[in-house]
Amino acid sequence: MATVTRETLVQTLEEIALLLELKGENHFKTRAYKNGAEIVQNYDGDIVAKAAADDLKGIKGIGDALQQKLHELASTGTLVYYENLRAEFPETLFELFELQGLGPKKIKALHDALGISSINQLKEACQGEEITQLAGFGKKTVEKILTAIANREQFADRFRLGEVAPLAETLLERLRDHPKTHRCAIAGSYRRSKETLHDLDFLVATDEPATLTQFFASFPERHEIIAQGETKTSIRLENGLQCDLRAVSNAQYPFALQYFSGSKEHNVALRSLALKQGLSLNEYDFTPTRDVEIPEIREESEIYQALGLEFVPPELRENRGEIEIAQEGSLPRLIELDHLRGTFHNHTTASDGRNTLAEMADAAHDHGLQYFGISDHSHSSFQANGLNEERLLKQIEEIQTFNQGEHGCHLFAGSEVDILKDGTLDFDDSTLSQLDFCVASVHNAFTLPEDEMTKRIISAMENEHVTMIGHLTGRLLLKRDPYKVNVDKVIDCAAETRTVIELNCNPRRLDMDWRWWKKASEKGVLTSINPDAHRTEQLQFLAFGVRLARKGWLERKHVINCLDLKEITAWLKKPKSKR
DNA sequence: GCCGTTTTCGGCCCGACTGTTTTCAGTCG
Repeated sequence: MATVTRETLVQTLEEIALLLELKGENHFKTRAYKNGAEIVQNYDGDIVAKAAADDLKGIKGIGDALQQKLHELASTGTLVYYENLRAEFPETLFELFELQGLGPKKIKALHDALGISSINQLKEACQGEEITQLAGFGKKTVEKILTAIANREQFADRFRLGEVAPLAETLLERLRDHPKTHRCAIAGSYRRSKETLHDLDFLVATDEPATLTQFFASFPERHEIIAQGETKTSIRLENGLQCDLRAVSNAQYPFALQYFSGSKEHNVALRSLALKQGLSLNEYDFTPTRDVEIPEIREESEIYQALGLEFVPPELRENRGEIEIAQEGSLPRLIELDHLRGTFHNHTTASDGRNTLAEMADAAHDHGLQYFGISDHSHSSFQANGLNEERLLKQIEEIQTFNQGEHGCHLFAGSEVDILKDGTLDFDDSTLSQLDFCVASVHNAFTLPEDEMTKRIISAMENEHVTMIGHLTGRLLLKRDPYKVNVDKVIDCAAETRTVIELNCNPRRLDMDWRWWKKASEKGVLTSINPDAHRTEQLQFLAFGVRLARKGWLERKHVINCLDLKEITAWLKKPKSKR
């Protein structure tokens, strides 16, 4: 039996929804499957084990039918209902859903009338005449399909938060500077700090919406206009990123900001809460459904206030319990960038960094940091010019000498030591004991089976000298999947051994994933927000780390590099068991 | 297929934009 993961369950439900749409099923039924996929994706707990044990009762949105199907899938590895549905359509049909402008109805028409079931077949058909004979397929539609095919070949579908941010802020500034703009923001998943994005949702308050949508559509970075109307415009930038603009009145702005920040699931929950209080909430205003007073709203926070909630920071709006906790008034006071006092896990020219130790220290000082941890690679990472014992000991001396000077930023001597395939470390204990701290990371043998990889990491955590685990799952966003490791077990071990789990804030990593931090912090696990900087500019990654830490419900007290120099020095000197 | 302060049936979010079918269906968010 193939291993069933959360992803298996999610994808199966999503595919069932698509297949039902193709069959023209009742769309409330298809929505129930999509909704089920979302719930499984976001469930806070071992949903696969629960499904296997047929223990899914009481999860809202998962009724009898989905419970039974998830149980069958998790316990046997297959789902007969799904296999039967799947057999009705060719495999390649699914790729048609990736084309912008094609939905289930059009795909069904193409498939039923012309037997089209792949992008290649569709491309061919668009070059002939027969497709325009189909009802609903005019010349423009054919052109749009060809553009969508070309875009899919040319552009990525998702983008990393950290790589989009500079451009996003540039465009936002330009909107802000327009004389007809009252206020503006980027809403959507960017505001919620999702690690990857599909598009950017700009929002502007203005008395002249058409002026702003035209202004937006004429941005020089524009590659194409996808749609342009009075109040809504969509463009694609030269890098393939889709950007939408909504223009609303100043009075509507707080509602639109709330609405377009999402998530969809958070908004559904919020709207239903509003309805219970006699208020219908949409992207423009509150409408009373019975005789209740309409609250006056000038800012987004007042919408939450009016509904009897604490303000929910955008990062938390994923319908993972934030609404209930906001009702109790016990949301966490999330960490902020200026709480950071230092950081660990940084490289220099000694291994594969671009800047010297002194240059990195200067940059850290410029960022207002009191201390800075140097952790170059160990010798097994020969591809990264890893340090052997002799070079490491020399670097420790160099750092001690540096700290005797007047620099304004204290350096801690560390190492990013490789966790070898068998779980032993790349330096012996007597070498490690001379360091101020140690980051232990996996850099090879990524394909070990889950239990071996988990054991490997756990044995590193059991070492007294290992302060923290670096980039726990090794994922490279949109590029390389995480290696197979049982994160639940690692979290338990981290809590027990008092090993810190790093939040690596390189935008390509953002590892450990934000979805685990709430659970980890509840078990008492601490983190360190580390840029893994290989050059001075990369200290800016810290800002993304803080955004993702917020998304993981983390507070100042959960993050060791919020301690000041005196506190962290004392903390590092304590034996692990006392931390 | 799911749910219930209108509770076992009847409703489930809806507005903006596009293209095409001259009054609306499809897609998207």
